Amino acid sequence: MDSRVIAELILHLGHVASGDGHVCGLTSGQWAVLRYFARANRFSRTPSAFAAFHGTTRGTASQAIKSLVALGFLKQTRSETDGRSVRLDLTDDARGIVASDPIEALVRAADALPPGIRNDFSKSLQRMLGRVAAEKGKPAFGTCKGCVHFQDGGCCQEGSPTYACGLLNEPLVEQELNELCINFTSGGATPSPRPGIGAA
Amino acid sequence: MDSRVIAELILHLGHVASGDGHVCGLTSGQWAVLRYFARANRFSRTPSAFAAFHGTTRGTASQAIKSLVALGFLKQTRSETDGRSVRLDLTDDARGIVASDPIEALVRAADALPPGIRNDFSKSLQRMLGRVAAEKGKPAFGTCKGCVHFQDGGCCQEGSPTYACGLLNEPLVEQELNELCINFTSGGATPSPRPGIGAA
DNA sequence: CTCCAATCGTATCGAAACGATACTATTTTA
DNA sequence: TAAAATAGTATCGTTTCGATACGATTGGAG
Repeated sequence: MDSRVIAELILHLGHVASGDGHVCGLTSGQWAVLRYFARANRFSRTPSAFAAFHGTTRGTASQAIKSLVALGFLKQTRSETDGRSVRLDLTDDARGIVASDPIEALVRAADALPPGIRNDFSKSLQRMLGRVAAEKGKPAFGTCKGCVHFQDGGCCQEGSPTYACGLLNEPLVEQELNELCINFTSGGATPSPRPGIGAA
Repeated sequence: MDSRVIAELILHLGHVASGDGHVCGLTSGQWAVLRYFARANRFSRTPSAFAAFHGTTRGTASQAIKSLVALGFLKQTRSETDGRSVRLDLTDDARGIVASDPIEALVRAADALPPGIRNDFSKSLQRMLGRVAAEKGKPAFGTCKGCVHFQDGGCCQEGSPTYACGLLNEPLVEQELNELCINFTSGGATPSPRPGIGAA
């Protein structure tokens, strides 16, 4: 009974927060694209990955991206390893308008929560997303934290920690550990390198 | 920084949960209408109230409602006190399909949260909604609980408690205290008549 | 090496949703 | 009593989005 109220709150909150977009002349869908490419890592900044993330078709994703490229908010570069693939990056113009994202009202609201509460709140949201995504058969799209492919090379030998993705055999810099990845697969142990401590 | 992740989680969670609708042949927008009329009290089950709640125009609301009336999920009756107004009620058919609402995945996810967590979680969501709604200039749409117009007539004199809305001068039955109202105005004291026992 | 299936991105088309506008009917106010 | 305000609706045009089809590239099977 109360769970239904929670579910409706989440839906309604998302709806009023995103509004009809139209800030800076961008639609709500275009803001979603921009937000995704701002948070996704370099392996996931492709039209297909966004389509999978957002639960839409590649065609729809492609034309939304095209409009943002035309507006000068995304820059498209062909992949060097795969001739079919392209990678999208935010332009400086795009980084300049993210402060106008209609989502900012939601960000402020989240920021107004008591710090102690906020942590639990975030964890609950993530748990719900994992559950819903699994039920709907969508990829989870997490960060390296908790991903089975994440490899922490130890932090002490050479002075600076070395991270890598075991799936793609690619080294990772620290900043990338917090970016969204389409290849995220849950079930890894905690990302901290302490041996012998398994996940619950 | 973390607040932004929370905001994006809420938006994304709402998006994947509602999906593109199309369960039972209803679109995501039609489900939103049905959900609203299932939760709104008798003063608020009008096209205009839904438009205000959902942040859309009366025209858009009207045609979404019309489609649901045609499908037999809403019944329209003219108001007896105001010849311009109509009231919408869910039909038995509608109550039969609410279990197919795409939001149910979200409900189950909320239900899977630890009970202690869930309460705080719900409160945080409500607090955020109040803040965002105020910032965007939208009505808050709460229940009698915490509404300045709510009048608790005391519960002991005649054996059964008597409630009323001070704005409309209308008596209320207990079930209505949990329904959404367009006239909700925050700022009232806690509704519980029990002296000495405050809500946590 | 060659062919074929799979995948990536995109163009195009049609349906549907939605906002803007205008209109009627009713109520309220001056 | 007349004018303004409000509730609901019809209509039109824009926009968005999914479905489909297509060319280009990759990878694997033979």
